[in-house]
Amino acid sequence: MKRTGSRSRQGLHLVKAKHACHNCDLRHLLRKTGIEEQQLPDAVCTIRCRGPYQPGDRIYRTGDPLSALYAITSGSVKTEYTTCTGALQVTGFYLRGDLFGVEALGEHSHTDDAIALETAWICELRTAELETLCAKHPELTRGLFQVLNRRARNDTIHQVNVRKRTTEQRVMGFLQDFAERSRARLTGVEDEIPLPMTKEDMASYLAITPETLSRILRKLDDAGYIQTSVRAFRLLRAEPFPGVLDQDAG
Amino acid sequence: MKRTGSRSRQGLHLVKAKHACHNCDLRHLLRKTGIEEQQLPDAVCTIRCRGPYQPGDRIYRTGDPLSALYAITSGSVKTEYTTCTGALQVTGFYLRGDLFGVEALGEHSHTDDAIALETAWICELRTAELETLCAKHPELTRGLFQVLNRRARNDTIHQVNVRKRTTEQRVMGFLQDFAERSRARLTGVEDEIPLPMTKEDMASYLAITPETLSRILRKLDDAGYIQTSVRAFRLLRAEPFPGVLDQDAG
DNA sequence: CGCCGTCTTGAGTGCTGTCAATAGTTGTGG
DNA sequence: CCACAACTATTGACAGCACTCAAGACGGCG
Repeated sequence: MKRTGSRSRQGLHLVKAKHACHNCDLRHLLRKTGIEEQQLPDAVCTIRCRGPYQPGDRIYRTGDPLSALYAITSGSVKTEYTTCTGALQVTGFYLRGDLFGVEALGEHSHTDDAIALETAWICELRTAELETLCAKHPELTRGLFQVLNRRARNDTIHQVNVRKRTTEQRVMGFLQDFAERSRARLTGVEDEIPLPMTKEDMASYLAITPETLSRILRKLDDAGYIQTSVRAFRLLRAEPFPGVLDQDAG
Repeated sequence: MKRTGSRSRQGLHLVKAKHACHNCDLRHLLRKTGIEEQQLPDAVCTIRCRGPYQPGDRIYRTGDPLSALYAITSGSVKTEYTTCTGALQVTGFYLRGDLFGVEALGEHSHTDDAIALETAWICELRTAELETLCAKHPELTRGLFQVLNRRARNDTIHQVNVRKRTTEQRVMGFLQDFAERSRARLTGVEDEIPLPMTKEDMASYLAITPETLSRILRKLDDAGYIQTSVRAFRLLRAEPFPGVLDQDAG
């Protein structure tokens, strides 16, 4: 049994220092939707920044009324889906600048949990105001469609990967993708990429057991594709792991 | 090698008899987005009906510029995603009244193929006009968000199922879902539910091989859960197939 | 220093993919 | 109406891979 959220303080810290937050996160948020900041001068007033969320704290829970979209100022977050039988499935990892919570757009309540992995600061864009903004700025609507569809497409590709790729390739692909996303946020040229999630979370996301993940990481390490550390890794090769099995019809 | 699309005539038949089409499909289209018909009187002029598409005909292809959303007047459609290596993955089956083509919303071109399974008539809602409509009617925007997210959620659940459920449960679940969707469209109380797709398509969608699907269908039949026919089946039980393996933490 | 959670490693089993052959179905043409 | 061909579906034998169960190593924290 996990004691996640034991030191929970979520939502209690409404930060007043808006400027830094806006300058940082509004850009991120809007970059995600493909529009320029100056196109939405009135969007600033809809942003609120919350934190700090401690590891294990929930930003929102399944069933919570949908009140906002979220963007990460600092830290990292995972989203979890709970099946009807109570089993958990990690559905995504989010880093600084990432948008999450969009899974509930169009619905009245959230359908998954968002849990901080590292100490995190989160920006909110309230949905009530979002709707008004969308009506005013069609580009925002289009941008949100894009975010939703990109995510759905990742799911689809993810799903395809389960079948058409070996597990080694899936793990390698995940690490490459994660490295790319991390690098875009890292300051220096550090090639050591931290992994904020546990191996268990990572395994859940990849739809394998922690044991298998451990074995495969070792295999990839032995093969010289990566270098594993405690809670980090180095990417030594950019090409996919060999052993392709999907060379059928086109 | 399949000769699909050999008798292709897609897009050549622009139907002028709009009334029947509108009365039928606009309702469906809007029901999907959760808004009432009379709220969008001007939507009528944006609808065009095309057909007939023969089995194997493509309604759109990967890379085609996004020009419309589609709703099915009659017949059935599958969508296929092509991986970078050329392998195919069926990503969805659509019946009368279903909306498809939303995968490209927010993008400039389609990312999958839509292929008719049975002779089909398709209604188009052109995206150029859709944007204007969305700005005018926030409910439409919300409705489309809902459609997108429901789909994404299905993908997520689908993905969860790959890991947390036995293959028997996945197949049974698919049949139950398909039966429900079909029944909503059937006129009588026929319990024989037609399957418009091949077993190969179905297997691809379920991320298994046709051989495994065949074995599992037989198993479900033997167990008295379903009754398989050539291109149809009967659902004998509504409960999930036993053998759950996800009774962990909650 | 000792506890506990995370991670790793090992042995054995079961399920699904692969390969291959057969049976059934559909559509075409004589 | 029948016969043939092409496609689709089924069934069997075998092997590989990931899951399960179980034990041990590592690391953080009190």
